[in-house]
Amino acid sequence: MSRSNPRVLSTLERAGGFASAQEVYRLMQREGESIGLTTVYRSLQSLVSDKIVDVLRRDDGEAIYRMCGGAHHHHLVCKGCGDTVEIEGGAIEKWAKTIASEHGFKDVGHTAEIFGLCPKC
Amino acid sequence: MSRSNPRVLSTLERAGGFASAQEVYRLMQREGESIGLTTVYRSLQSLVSDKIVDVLRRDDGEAIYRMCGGAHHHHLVCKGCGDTVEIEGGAIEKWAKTIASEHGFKDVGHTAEIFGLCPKC
DNA sequence: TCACAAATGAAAATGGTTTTCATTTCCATG
DNA sequence: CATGGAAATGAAAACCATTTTCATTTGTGA
Repeated sequence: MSRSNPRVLSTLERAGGFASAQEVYRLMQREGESIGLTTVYRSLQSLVSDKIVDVLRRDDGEAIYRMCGGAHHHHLVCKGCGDTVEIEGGAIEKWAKTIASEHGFKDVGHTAEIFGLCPKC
Repeated sequence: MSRSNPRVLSTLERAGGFASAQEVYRLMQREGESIGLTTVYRSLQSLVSDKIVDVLRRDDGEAIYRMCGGAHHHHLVCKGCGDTVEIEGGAIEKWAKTIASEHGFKDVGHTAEIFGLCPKC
């Protein structure tokens, strides 16, 4: 197992808590930090599985990492500019639980995302 | 420029209007259609820019294409055996619409998937 | 100091997607 | 019918983010 390199988290914070692995890597290089791309990826993965950061996808498929508040939430994503808003998913939680138990499923989780065009786009 | 190959659209329809380029390609091959992967990608891109299909991303970054407009459904997926059940998403539709309009978003779509362990697993 | 686990990173592998380019298919015109 | 150019096609190569491999370094407890 590998633990997160703290400089990665601090760089992500400094980047506004919103950057791709490649961007974090380039940023650290530009600042003279000695680190390998592999370590950046591993640290980000570890931060994700520890729920310290959230991962989502740009339109081109590149993963972007973002510091997030603790509670489980969903995203409203703009198809135009990629802007995202964290949203509550109360209704979804109930829906998922209901449907799952109707079909006898246990140990249930879910994903949900809403996308559209934001007012600016 | 290239126009969409109609067999690509028809295959996407047959797939339930929800598949990746690779899946459409494999499906067409399995059905004996002679087509290249390049053409599948080009056709899907063209369908997207014509707003006939929508594109979004799986968690692993793979692009999935979906017919917009046609009735869509969601999936209940077993983490154990991969079995999937198609489900209605009435509650979700409303939730997505409400949340989106609260934030001034237009042209709204959504994804949602429930996963868990089916009775057999 | 010694030994062993964890961390690191360079390089190679992976895999979806895009680009290149030579070839084939269409189709309007003479 | 030609025939000439535009559009479509697809095999192979290029691309690029991400993951894996593996040899090396670092840290730590005995």
